[in-house]
Amino acid sequence: MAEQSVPDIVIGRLPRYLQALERMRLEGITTTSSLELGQRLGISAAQIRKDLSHFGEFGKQGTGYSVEFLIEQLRAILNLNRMWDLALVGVGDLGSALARYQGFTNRGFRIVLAFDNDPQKIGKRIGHLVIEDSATIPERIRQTGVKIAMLTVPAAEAQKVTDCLVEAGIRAILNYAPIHLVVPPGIIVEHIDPILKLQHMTYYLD
Amino acid sequence: MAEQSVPDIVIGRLPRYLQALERMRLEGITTTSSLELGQRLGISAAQIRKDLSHFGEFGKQGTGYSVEFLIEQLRAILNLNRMWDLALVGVGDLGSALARYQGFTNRGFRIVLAFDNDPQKIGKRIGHLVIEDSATIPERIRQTGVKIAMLTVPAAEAQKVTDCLVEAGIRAILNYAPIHLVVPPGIIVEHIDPILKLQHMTYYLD
DNA sequence: CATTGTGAACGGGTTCACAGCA
DNA sequence: TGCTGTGAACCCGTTCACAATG
Repeated sequence: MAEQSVPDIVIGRLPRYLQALERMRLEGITTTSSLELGQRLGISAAQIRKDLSHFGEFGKQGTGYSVEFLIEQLRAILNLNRMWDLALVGVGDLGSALARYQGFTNRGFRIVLAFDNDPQKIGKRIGHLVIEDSATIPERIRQTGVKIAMLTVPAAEAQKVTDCLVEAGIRAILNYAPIHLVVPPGIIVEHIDPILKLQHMTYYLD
Repeated sequence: MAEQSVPDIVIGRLPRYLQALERMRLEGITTTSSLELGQRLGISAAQIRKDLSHFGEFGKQGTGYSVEFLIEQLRAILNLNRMWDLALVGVGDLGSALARYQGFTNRGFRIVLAFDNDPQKIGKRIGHLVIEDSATIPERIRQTGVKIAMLTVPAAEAQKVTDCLVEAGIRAILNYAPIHLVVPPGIIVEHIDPILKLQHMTYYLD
């Protein structure tokens, strides 16, 4: 099965498969099936088999999948067999929490740059990082070659900072600002806004 | 057009419409069209019109939509014409950041309860809240009648705490733990995991 | 015999295109 | 003329069902 343009929605599920499989490995499970994996994730077995079939044949009929092998395959597909450097832009409460978060490292990511435009914060330490002036974003991003940014600035600044990041060579942005970002084709944006999810849920409550 | 079972995916877009409209209002825009709104959100005009048509006829042909009126309609549909109380479970770095976050109030939410099981933290203040013992979740949730919880505990505890919350009467959970939660039918779970989104993006990078 | 991989059938969400109307 | 609301057409992702196989 060729890899020609796998639907994005399929790609989006692979990290969840990977997460569940790594949990299984932790529990000492060495072999699993599409059924078992699906039950853990609330996804149908057929869906999982179909998704995986876009990339190859990873299972054995009658047996299922080797947890270890499937983890390796998914990590390769998702380009996770390396450490990805992140830039953190905006060190308010949320940015600080992300900077201190311990969970990035063993899932393939580490923050190597932190920016803020508040003179009070510039030069201060946050974890092992030194907060740098947002004005230096262009040169520092270029120097370090970081490709992914996490954006935790106020909504009013988000688009301007985004333009700056893109100009500096950033290729993917995880946007925490409550605003839709406009970017050139080829730049990837994912949006995280907890309040949108809360407002989605309240529709069903009364 | 009747309101019989609107697709969930449609409901999920309404908060985004609302957000963009509130931004427009801030900018002094009083009238808009499905085209303009769509361009701001990266959504097609037809999609917006079709989505809104599930709930009524809110526009005027040739003119478009009154920003103010559409905001009111969306707020009513999403049950946002009231303040929703939230319980925060787990006051680590992320939980603390959420507790301090100023953006909830003017979008219809406020945190009224905070729990942790760390004796060091119980009794401490976080913003205007006092951190309470997780052991008291059942009685406190019942007393206060809070219906929505934000879960920011370690993955290992998440399912157990979830069972406790559901038992106590919580009807919706915003889950920050990197694990799929199993809940009874009728309980709403939304999942936020930034690393899943990062891993989604790295597929397209190299 | 359990479970995969997959073509085919299905279903439902999105887009199209246009009548209707201010 | 400009834009809405909507049935119909289209498209695409999910599910079904089964041949293949260790």
